[in-house]
Amino acid sequence: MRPTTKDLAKAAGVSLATVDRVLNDRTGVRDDTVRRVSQAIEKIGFIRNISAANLARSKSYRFLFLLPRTGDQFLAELLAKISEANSAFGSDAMRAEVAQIHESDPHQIANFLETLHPDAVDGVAIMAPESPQVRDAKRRLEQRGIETVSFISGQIRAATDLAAGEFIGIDNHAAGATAGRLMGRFLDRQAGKVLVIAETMHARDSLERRLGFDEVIGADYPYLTVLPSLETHGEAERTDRIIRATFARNPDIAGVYILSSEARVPLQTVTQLTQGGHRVVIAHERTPFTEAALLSRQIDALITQDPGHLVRSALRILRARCDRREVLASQEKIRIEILFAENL
Amino acid sequence: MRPTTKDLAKAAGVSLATVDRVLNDRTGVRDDTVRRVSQAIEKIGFIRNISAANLARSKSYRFLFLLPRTGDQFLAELLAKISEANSAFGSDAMRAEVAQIHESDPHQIANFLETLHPDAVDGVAIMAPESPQVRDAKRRLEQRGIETVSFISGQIRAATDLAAGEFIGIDNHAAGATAGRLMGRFLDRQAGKVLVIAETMHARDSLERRLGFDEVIGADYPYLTVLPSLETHGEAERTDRIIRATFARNPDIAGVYILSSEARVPLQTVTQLTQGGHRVVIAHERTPFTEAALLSRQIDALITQDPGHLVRSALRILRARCDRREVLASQEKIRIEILFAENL
DNA sequence: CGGTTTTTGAGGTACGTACCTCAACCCCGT
DNA sequence: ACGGGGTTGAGGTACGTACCTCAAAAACCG
Repeated sequence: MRPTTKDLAKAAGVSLATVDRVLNDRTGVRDDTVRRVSQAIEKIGFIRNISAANLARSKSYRFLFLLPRTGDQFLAELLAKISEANSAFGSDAMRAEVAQIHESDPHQIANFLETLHPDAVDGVAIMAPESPQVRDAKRRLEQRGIETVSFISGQIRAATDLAAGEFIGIDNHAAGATAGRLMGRFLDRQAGKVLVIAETMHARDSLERRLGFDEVIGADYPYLTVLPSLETHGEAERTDRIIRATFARNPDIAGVYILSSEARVPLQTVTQLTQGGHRVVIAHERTPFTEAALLSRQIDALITQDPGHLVRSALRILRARCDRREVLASQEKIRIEILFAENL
Repeated sequence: MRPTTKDLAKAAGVSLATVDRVLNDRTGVRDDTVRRVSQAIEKIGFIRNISAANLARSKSYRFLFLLPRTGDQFLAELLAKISEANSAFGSDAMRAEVAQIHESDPHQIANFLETLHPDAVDGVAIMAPESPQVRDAKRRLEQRGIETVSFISGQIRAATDLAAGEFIGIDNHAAGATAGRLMGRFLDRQAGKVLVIAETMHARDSLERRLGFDEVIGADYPYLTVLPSLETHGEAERTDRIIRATFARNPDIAGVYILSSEARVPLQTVTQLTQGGHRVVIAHERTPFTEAALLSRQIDALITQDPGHLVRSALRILRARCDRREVLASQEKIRIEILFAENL
């Protein structure tokens, strides 16, 4: 049997009331007594029964995902996984909600974050480009006692942030490098140009992916030339036009790397331009569309992160923070997955 | 607020006692009343608070991993993850234990399983080659009220078993196919022989991997010849000898696929024989050794399954079975991961 | 119809923790 | 020695569910 507060009280030579005071950081306990209780905790290996605690305080956790408002299929996957997580964690006293805001406007995001109140929300997973406004808003949220994490596209300050669960998502530099490795190996000894297509190169994740990609190609595949990134800005007509123009200027494009999560429009154009030919296409994120493209060999490989894992990881990390608990780092590390038709 | 048993009683027009009788399948309730309560459950969306229930019955779950007794590094990883899971799920009223048995002896495994008593164990994850004895023992365990799952190397009866959480592990046919795809693409247009090294081809997982591998190579890379599988039987000296012999007979070996989880010994020999040359080597499972080999380019790609995920998935599935709950299928699907130096 | 059996209700205790109140205690300075 | 503050203990209630007992009510049988 695991020791209870009663056992702890006995072991520390104090009353249940004092144990409660120490465990819940209440005032009016002498330092000396606190120390005695802490030592007893170590000694008997007391672990607070969080289920019972939550039951007693009839606490349930409310978490919020702050997401952009695009029509992106990857985003749709995320939304689906959030509602899935809601039913799965249903018996776990926690609920996840979603708020969508135009990501282009950092002020609006910051303003929204200011409206959140600790009584209504315990934690927020924020998927938004880094900006001073958002960073400040995050800091103020934390001061108000609302936990926050950067979700997928936020800022990583340092590698340790990843370990500490500050940031939930893949290491985009490594993802780009992985794409580069695949491109290089799949284009084995075949010289040519590589086209890189992004939604925008203003986002940090795009930059990092491009950087990782270039590093690998530059170091190990010097006979490949990576063209400047094309930016689609999410506009279908423009995307089609600039890709066609680039192909016209560069007849020796051997590979295409689509590094934004919306592969749909660029891929359609690329496929049309590749009729019969043989080009290596690498894209990001698994969606119904990219999955089908992989199976029909329009895409050679997908670099993905599991949206279900992202969502659950965010919830587990926020939850652990609320409980002032450690998370299991290895479980929360989001893997850079490589998908072929064979391991879908 | 989520509805409680009290709300349920009111909604069904019965007493708390009757609600309790229905919820816990006790006898002495008219069918008609059971129906009324069930309808009320649907109507108000009652979900039993499992934490509170476990608290009340002071139940804690005890699960057992039945593992082979090899010195395998992959097994060591599993053991580490089991103890890790123990601390992570510590506040969750469940404990995982390990029993190791020589996997070669199905009788011993079956006998051991017979000794398990429902009072001491709630569920078992069995990692053992399929055999009639083990299968029968599993069935009897289930009759005694002990949940079971096949772990990593057990038998998959049908594809639906995977979905239902009957089997925890990767689809080995797909894993082999993935290895085949990588081998084919990495050896782009380069004709030659491919060496396949296994511990034994009597295990179902090895057979399936080989099958998947051959299918892809046969279909898409006809200029590659896959040699008959070498069986190491886990003996270092023998392994070294037969690999050297095979290399001597086949100077044009362009690729090596090590499909057993112990890549260490075969890889050492292969590396020695490849001095300076260029061969594509693909192996399975991430261990400190294979990881180092990947970084030092002795291995070109690793096909892996996350041991931490395997362990947690087994525990979650056993737990859900005990609670007669659904599992979240997408969370329990074990991914076939592809590792390069870039996405370690 | 009465008697028997089955079904139901009311109420209690328990699980481990949180949070509250009130009284008792100790220690300090004067 | 006294008052007053800080500190501690004792005991209660609550959370949602399980499990128990006993009595009351209902259904069934001949």
